[in-house]
Amino acid sequence: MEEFSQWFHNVLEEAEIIDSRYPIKGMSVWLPKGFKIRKHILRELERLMDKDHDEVLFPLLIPEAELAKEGIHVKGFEEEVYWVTHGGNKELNEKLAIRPTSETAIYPMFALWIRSHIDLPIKIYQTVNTMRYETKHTRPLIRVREITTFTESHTVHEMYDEAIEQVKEGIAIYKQLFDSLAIPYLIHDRPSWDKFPGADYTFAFDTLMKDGKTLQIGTVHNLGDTFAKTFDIKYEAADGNHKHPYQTCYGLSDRVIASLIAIHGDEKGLVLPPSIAPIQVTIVPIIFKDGGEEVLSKVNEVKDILEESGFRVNIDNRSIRPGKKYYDWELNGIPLRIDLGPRDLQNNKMVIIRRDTFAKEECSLNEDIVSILNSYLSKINDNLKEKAWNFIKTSMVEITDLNKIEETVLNGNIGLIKWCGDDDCGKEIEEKTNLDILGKYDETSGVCINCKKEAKYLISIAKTY
RNA sequence: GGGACCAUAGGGUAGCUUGGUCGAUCCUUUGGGCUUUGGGAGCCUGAGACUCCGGUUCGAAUCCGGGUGGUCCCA
Repeated sequence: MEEFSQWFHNVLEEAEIIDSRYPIKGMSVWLPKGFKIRKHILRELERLMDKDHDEVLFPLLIPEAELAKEGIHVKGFEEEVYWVTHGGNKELNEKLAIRPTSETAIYPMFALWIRSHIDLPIKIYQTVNTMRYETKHTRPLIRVREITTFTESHTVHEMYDEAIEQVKEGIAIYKQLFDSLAIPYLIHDRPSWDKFPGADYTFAFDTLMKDGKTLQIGTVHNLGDTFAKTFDIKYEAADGNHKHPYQTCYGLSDRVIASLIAIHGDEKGLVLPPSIAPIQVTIVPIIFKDGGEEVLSKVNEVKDILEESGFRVNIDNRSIRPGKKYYDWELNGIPLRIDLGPRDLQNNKMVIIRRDTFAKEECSLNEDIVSILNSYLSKINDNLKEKAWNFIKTSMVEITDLNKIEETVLNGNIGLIKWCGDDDCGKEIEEKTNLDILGKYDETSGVCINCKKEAKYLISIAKTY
């Protein structure tokens, strides 16, 4: 495979996911094909979220005074905020921030909504765009100035324990989503210097790109009562006392789509997991001058049968040669292709081609094609999952010598090292190796790789996006 | 945050060093027509570009400055 970033850029363009030529740095246009993929992913996420959350929609703009309330939080974002300063030619009395994230938009409203412990818990989410003035190099879908698809959840609880549990629930939901997309992930307890600004602690999902850099694809934060205090969110407890509740928030972005494309794609283009493929099966009728009618009617028959069983099916009857169609559908990552021509019709069969392996098999038209195709789709899903997980698992290498970390990681691996848990020691490791600590992966014993004191955690270290 | 490089049809490129021969090359793309269709079809005939602003010059795709956008490396 050519260099990863070039491949990624090409596939986004050729498969018509987004058009990144929009003339503002870090902003792109979602094209119909990409948007359909986005829609199917969102649908799956919404299905999971709706079980225990309510969807809402907050405004895009945040008054300066609200944004500035939480000191640590604002510090984390101040360099990246876009400001609206004018209405027409008139300068505004108060600058308005375009949300870099929505805590400071939502929490003042929580303060109005919450009066009693009976109002709790609150669990809401919204899917919105957010803007961040990135100063580093932007990359389509990975580092952007407009995050177009930010699904953020915010919860409020009476007890701290409930917030702890909610963080676990958030993680569980994201696991289900990533599993259905066959995206492998490592869950890290982020080091204190890399947690969400204002949070007690942050868990992050990291996946691995083909160039050996990790990509953060989801985060779950326990906010404690920090924001409740700042925004004066209080409830009257059963005992009549007024208390600050505890909060969590968690979010996913365009990066989920980026990782989906990057992880499964190959030199022919996209490879989409069946669960979110806008089209799951495409049928290519092979038509000669004569006999086209019969082939088409058979193809339509097959399509109807499949559609009745819930498949997303397409017939490609464009008047171009079949070879061109094959390349097109492979580029678009459609999981299954069916070829059906006069020769097949004679033998009462069709040909099924898998996108993930290119395996070609014949299938009699007398058989139960619904269950046959269903089993193909689940095989494809299993295969994608297995390949992707293998890739990330085999990249994880335990390292015991500080001097060898950089070399090992730059070879495309995620390093696992033992760490004492001391912040200064951790930052020292990052400085010495020129890499990023992703966070705690597990507990361990032995000695810290850097300070040689007692080790508490097995942590991951990698080159990150 | 520091540095390097780049910008020519929708995409990829040649031309730039040494300004004029550019009415700008080739591949791909694309409109129309005919013949075709089991892995990117062929022929005919059309379409499509010098990133923007300023400067030097008789003359700028080519030289200089700046803006915008992009790529990469280092912190």
